[in-house]
Amino acid sequence: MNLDNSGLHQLVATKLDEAGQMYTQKRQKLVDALSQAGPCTLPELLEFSDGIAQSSAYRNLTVLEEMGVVRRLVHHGEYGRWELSEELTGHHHHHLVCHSCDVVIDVELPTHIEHLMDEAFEKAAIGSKFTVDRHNIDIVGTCANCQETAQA
Amino acid sequence: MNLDNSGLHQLVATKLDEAGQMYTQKRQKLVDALSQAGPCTLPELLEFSDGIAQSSAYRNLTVLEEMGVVRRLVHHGEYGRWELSEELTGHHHHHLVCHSCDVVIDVELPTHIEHLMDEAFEKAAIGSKFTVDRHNIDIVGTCANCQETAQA
DNA sequence: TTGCTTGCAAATGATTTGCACTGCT
DNA sequence: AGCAGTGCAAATCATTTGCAAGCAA
Repeated sequence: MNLDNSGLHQLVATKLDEAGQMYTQKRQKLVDALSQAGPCTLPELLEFSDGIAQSSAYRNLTVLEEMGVVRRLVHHGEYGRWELSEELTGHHHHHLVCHSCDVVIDVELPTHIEHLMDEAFEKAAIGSKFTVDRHNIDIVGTCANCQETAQA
Repeated sequence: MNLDNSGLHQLVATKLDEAGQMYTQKRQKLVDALSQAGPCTLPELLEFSDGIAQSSAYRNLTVLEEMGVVRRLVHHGEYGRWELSEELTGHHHHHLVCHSCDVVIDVELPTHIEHLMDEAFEKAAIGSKFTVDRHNIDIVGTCANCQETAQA
């Protein structure tokens, strides 16, 4: 179950080091889990990177978020979700969100669509004198798993 | 501070009646507040439609949500937000979200952009065998108020 | 009277925090 | 030694729920 995460870890290590933060084994485990499983809830993270106390996981995720390594997502499920930041991965993406099981899957959109949207969002924001920084898009529906379950 | 909400109330009344639900004065107050103030947190709703107990507000909002009258939004602030459902208002819209004060403002996008996005989302979902129902877009940035405050 | 609505107070549960301890440096 | 990271247990706080009263059909 090992991909090549050395480059990723290198990046994170540098980032944390520059900010005077340690890249401990627990933090590495969290980053590993996120890089392999995509957006995760806390229980999922505890399972994947086993041996971490709940409070330590929350604390480490908070640190990693402040360092720009991870981002916290919030949807309708009971738990928040965490993912590697776009700043870190370099991939701008959006989310498929299943309204049945709350799973979240990453998707990328064609660049020209992103451009069109950015323009449209800028224009839409003018009327409210709102300065746009970024956009989050949730494509809400039913995941493959829940479709099967429903017809069974 | 009164707009013409009679049409709105008529709609809601019918909807609730058909489902065997009462359209009580408290529920009307909540609908009034939402129709005038846009997406509101619970404390905001308690202030606007004063005289409602916290627990009653939550319970009524839950009923109204099940009836398709309101929708619950979830962002990063401490409170959830409630808004009138698109099904009720007939206006598909998205949200400007201020990452400084967490305020949420409605915006509509041009129809042709919505079409382009829908197509793109459908295509993006195919790879994950995901059935798309709808999309939520948050345009994140800084609201007019917070821009002023920042430069002051 | 019967059942839904309401308010108060208590419970719930994800997340946060206090504190004592372990382990780098 | 000194300071950051960790686990456990306790606290926090938005939201939910139990229960006794109020109100409409």
